[in-house]
Amino acid sequence: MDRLAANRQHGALPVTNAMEPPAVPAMEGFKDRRLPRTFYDRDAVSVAYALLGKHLIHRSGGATRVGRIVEVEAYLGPHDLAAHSARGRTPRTEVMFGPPGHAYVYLIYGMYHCMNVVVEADGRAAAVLLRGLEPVQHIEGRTQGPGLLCRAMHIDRRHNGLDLTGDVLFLSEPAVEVPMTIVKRPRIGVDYAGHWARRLLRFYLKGNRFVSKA
DNA sequence: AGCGGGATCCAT
DNA sequence: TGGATCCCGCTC
Repeated sequence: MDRLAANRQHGALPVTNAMEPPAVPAMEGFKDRRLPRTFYDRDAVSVAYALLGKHLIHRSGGATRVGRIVEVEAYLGPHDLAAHSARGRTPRTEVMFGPPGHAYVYLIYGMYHCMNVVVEADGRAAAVLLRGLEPVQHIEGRTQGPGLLCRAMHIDRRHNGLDLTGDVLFLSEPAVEVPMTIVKRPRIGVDYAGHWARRLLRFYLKGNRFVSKA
């Protein structure tokens, strides 16, 4: 099954970049800070670190929701027994095996969505899970934890496979950088993964109140 | 066709 | 600690 077919199966009415209104109005002095494809074309740990402090932006229904990423987890690939890709290439995990810079969004426990950023070269299957967001603009509800994050950002399976270098859902360099202290911990909810569950692949900003409790 | 379980969250 | 609630992926 090709990627589009997989996306159709796993998300009714897939959101495409073409459906959305023109991106950013041409303005004098506007600086496009969107992260380029090359940002995602690296190992998962490097991208996970680099994502902390970046802005997640979703334009939909005339609203632009913005949150600052404060917590992530790296999933290294099929050899990482905590990663979905460790179960092989299936319709659900198809996007993970695809090119970097796309969204891998899935339904968990029948009621929450989780959003990943696909990283590393096409054919590899690594990703970074977004787990905590500090509200910046037009965010309602809690954003601590991957399920609440997606709910607050109005992200669901329709976004599975979406190109993150487009104009609908993307990541961006914040206008102002601030110093960050990063904490490393074991990932949450992956006790089934043996010794992989103990690897320090969860990263978050020290002291930030929008880091999930767990 | 059936079944076991899940990268969650919340109430008890 | 258990329930909600749906889909996935495997087995029969």
